[in-house]
Formats: sequence, structure tokens, C-alpha cells
Amino acid sequence: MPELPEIRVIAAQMDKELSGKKVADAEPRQPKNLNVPVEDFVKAVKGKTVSHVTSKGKWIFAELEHGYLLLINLGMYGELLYYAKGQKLPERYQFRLAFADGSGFTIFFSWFGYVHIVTERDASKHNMTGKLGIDPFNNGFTFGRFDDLLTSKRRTRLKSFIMDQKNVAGVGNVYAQDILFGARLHPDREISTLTKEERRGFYDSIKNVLSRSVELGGLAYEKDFYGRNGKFGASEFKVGYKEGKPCPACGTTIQKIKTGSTSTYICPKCQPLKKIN
Amino acid sequence: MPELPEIRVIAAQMDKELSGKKVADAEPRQPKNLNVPVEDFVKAVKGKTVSHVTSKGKWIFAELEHGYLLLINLGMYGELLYYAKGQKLPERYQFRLAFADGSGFTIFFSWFGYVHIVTERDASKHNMTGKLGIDPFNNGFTFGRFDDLLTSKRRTRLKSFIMDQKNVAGVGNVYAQDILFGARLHPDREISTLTKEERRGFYDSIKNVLSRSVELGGLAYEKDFYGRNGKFGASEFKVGYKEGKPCPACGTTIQKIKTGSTSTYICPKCQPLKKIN
DNA sequence: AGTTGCAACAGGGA
DNA sequence: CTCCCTGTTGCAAC
Repeated sequence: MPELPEIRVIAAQMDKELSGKKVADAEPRQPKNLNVPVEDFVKAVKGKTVSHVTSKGKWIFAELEHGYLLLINLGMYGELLYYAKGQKLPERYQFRLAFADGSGFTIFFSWFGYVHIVTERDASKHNMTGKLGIDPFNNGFTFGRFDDLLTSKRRTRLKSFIMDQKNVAGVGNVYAQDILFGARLHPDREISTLTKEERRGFYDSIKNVLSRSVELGGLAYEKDFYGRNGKFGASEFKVGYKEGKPCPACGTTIQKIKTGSTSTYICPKCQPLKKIN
Repeated sequence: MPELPEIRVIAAQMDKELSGKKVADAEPRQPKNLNVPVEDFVKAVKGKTVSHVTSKGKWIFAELEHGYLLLINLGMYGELLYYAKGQKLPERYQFRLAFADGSGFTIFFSWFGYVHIVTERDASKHNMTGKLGIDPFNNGFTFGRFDDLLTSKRRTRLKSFIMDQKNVAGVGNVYAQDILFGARLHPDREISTLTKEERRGFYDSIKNVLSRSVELGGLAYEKDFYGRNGKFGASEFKVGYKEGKPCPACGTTIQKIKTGSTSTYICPKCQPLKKIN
């Protein structure tokens, strides 16, 4: 469930805390999380200094010296936690990176996640991040660009479109709910049925919802780099996970519907499937 | 509907009749059937002698001098007919190849088909024949090889598998019917559910059904190189196109069912979808 | 609920 | 009911 806001918050904290620190050791306990054999991984990161940490969509990009890139994805749920020198480590974790000053971080994956190492030269060939779409916080994410994206995918349903990381990177099932509601769009609408105003509203809603959550430090049930929970709690959701509650706009009872293989919460009145003239 | 048996019969007749003959001219009336501009095509074949004609799946491979290959596919229905010197040509045809001795052949495509020219060097790059699977009459078509093929496609349904030319080349909707019945397999079974015996029976049935038709000169409603119809008629089909008739093995009424986008005739008792223990 | 790849399916075209 | 390609959805697996 960590989506763009949570990842963006953690990446910013990592950037501040870790830039300039030298990797002393890596402890990958679960080889399946890696894209290379354990020894190769340890060899690649050991002794290198962190130069910068950024994020794109749901992925953390930790740049190391000499053109190496550590790509981290927390999967369904994960805790990426900093520890200071001498601080007690979490009971369970599948991965740990230790720095020369005694600090470090651990990652606990509840189900599955990735810690991949690539060179910057080969970064574009990395399967999971090489084809990511644009990050909504990237300056290039203009309405024009978003509109072009929509135009290239006329037959796709809105929920599919917005959750496909190759289009816009970072939106998962959690934020998709309120993004669609914010634009008053039904998840099963086909892109080709959107008016110009709706496209614009869709774009604005993506920025609004994600920005709001970043401002609040992410979801209330997710932890940041220092183990603190975000402030985007239940009261922030408009329709997401509010089945049976009244729509904040019109009072209609919010429904939980099946959209493909996922569930979506909608206000049936504010988000009609068929356009009402 | 020409499938492997019909094509194999025609290719063998072409090989006997045309080997050693020199191409005097080509008359491609429908540029869309070709893979190169008309002039290039004519230039490439003119003056060259036919060295050998073979087939692979539903494709005819006519080898010309100097490493050229004529690749012919008759599509849904087509008539590829020889004519002797002075003989009257068919009324309608889209393609004609004339030899120096005055003989030649015409092709009538009822819907669409291909006459492509490639060099042997580039043959593997030809889109439609380059990735063809093995021809069941090839010596390499052993049970071991077929079994490996099955193993590599666990989740595919049997009818899809056998009709995919990239797996085994030559089986279309016509012969697929009796091949499946011969092995007592339901078209919608998934490969992974097959026992070793069923795999073996599947393999044997492919060879049995196709060999039988080749022996009889192909389907009764298809013409060979000399315009003669084959002898694989309605009486040869076990369940194919026999809706409402009794199963030859158990007497149960044969059904016509939808399998994906095609229809399949099955005996519901001999070819159960769920394995009966 | 995250990611990929495979398989199925629909549409359009040669 | 041939052959191809593209795009989309659904499913199983890591």
C-alpha cells in the first residue's frame, strides 16, 4: 500500500539523512528480493557513498557513487526504517544496509518487495523501472502531456489507466479512489468518453489528492523513515473505504463495486457510468 | 481451409511436376498478396529454375535457383492449379506463374492469401514462416519433442495449443476436431491437467488424423494441383461437423460448442472437461 | 494491495 | 474461420 506520497516522503528523508554516508555492509536475508546473487549485490554496494536519494512513482532511487543505483520497492506493505548508531534493530526484517558511521536502515516486507542494484548506464533496461510513466511531481507532468497520454489510450477504462504504472507512476488502489471521485469520474468509464473538462478535472484531481497526502506525511497507517505514521487518515478520504457512508458532496450512500480484479468505492450519483445529458 | 494434408499433397505434386522448369513470367494481379512491389517480385523469379517444392504446415516452400524461396499460403480457401501448355486458364485467379515450356499454375484466393519471395538467407526473418513450429511429418516431430512443447505451455487450452502455428505447424479448425476426439480430449482442457498417457495419445492422434488424410489426398471439398478433389469426405470425420449425430465410439449425441472464438464438435461423454476419477 | 508475464479476447486489416 | 498486429483485461506467481 505504500504509494507515491509515502514513498516520496521516505525518499526525501533518506536523502537528507543518508547522503554522504558510506555503505559498510549489506545484509540481504532473502535472495529473492534481489536481482543479482547475494555476493554480487554486497560487492556492488560495499564501500560506496550515497550521493542522492529520489523517488519515481512507488520506487525509491538511491544513487551511489560510481554510477550505481539502488532501486527499492516495498510491494504491498513494507517498513523501511532508519536506525542510529547503537539503536536496537526491528525484530523482523529481510534486508539491512549498514553505514560506516554505525547507522543504517532495515526493510521489512510483509509480502514481497524488491531491492535491486543496477548501473546508471543500464537503468533504462531495468524491467520494473525502465518503463515507468511520468511521476506526477515531475515538472514535465503538464496537462498537455497528460492529455496526450489519454489520447493514446482511448479504449482503456479510467481506473486501469490511472493504476498502470506505465502511464502515470505512483497511483495504486488507495489513492485511485479519491482521485476518481475528485474528478467525479466512474472507474469504468472509457477514456474516449471523456470531455475536455473531464480530462482537465482528472489531471487536477491527481495532483490535488497526492499533494494533500504528501503535505500530511502520507497515510496514517504507514510509517516513514523514522517510524512515524503519516496524518492522511480516514477523515481525509472522501469516498475511499467509506462503504455505506454518505457522499461528502451529495449525501448518497457510497458503494463498493468490483472493477476488474480490484474494488472501488464510488458515489453512484456523483460518478455515473453513463453520461447524463 | 487448406490445412497440412491438402498443402502437403499439392507440394508433392508441384515438386514432381515443376522441378527443373524455368520461370518465364509471373502475373501477380493483386499486389497485396506479395511482400515486395510487383516489379521486384517479377524480376526476382523470372528466368529462375524451380529446384524443389516442399511444405511446412500450411505453407508451400518452392525453392528456386540462386537461393530464392517462394512462400505460398492459400488462406481460408484457395485453388492452386496446374495448367499444361495450351490449356485454358481458370476464369478467375489473382496470381499466375508461367514456365518456359508453356505450362504454369494459377492461384485463386477466395478471400486472402500470400505469395512471398525471400532469399534463403533471410528466410528465418520472414514473419509468417520464420516462427512456424515443427511440421508433424518432420522426422524431428518425436513424442519427446512434443512433450517438451506441452510442458512449456502449461496454462494453454488444448485447442488453442494445437491451432497455434508456432507450436505445431499445419493444424487448423478442421482437423483439430478429430485430433482432439481421437485422443478423447476436451478442447478446453488445460495442458497442465494432462496425464502422460493423454499427452502420448494427443501426439499419436495428430499423426493418425493427418496421415490418414494425406493418404486419401486431402479433403473431399478441396482441389489438388490437378483440380481433383481429395477423398477425405464426411464419412471420414469422427465428430467434426457431425452435430446431432451419434458418437462413433459410444453413441452419445455429438455437440457443437463454442471454444473461444471458434466452434468445436465433441462427444461430451468421450471428451469430458473435468477428469472423472 | 505491488509487480510481472501469460493467455484470452476483441477489433481492424491484408 | 488464414494470417498478422495492437491494445486491454484477467489470472497466477514471486
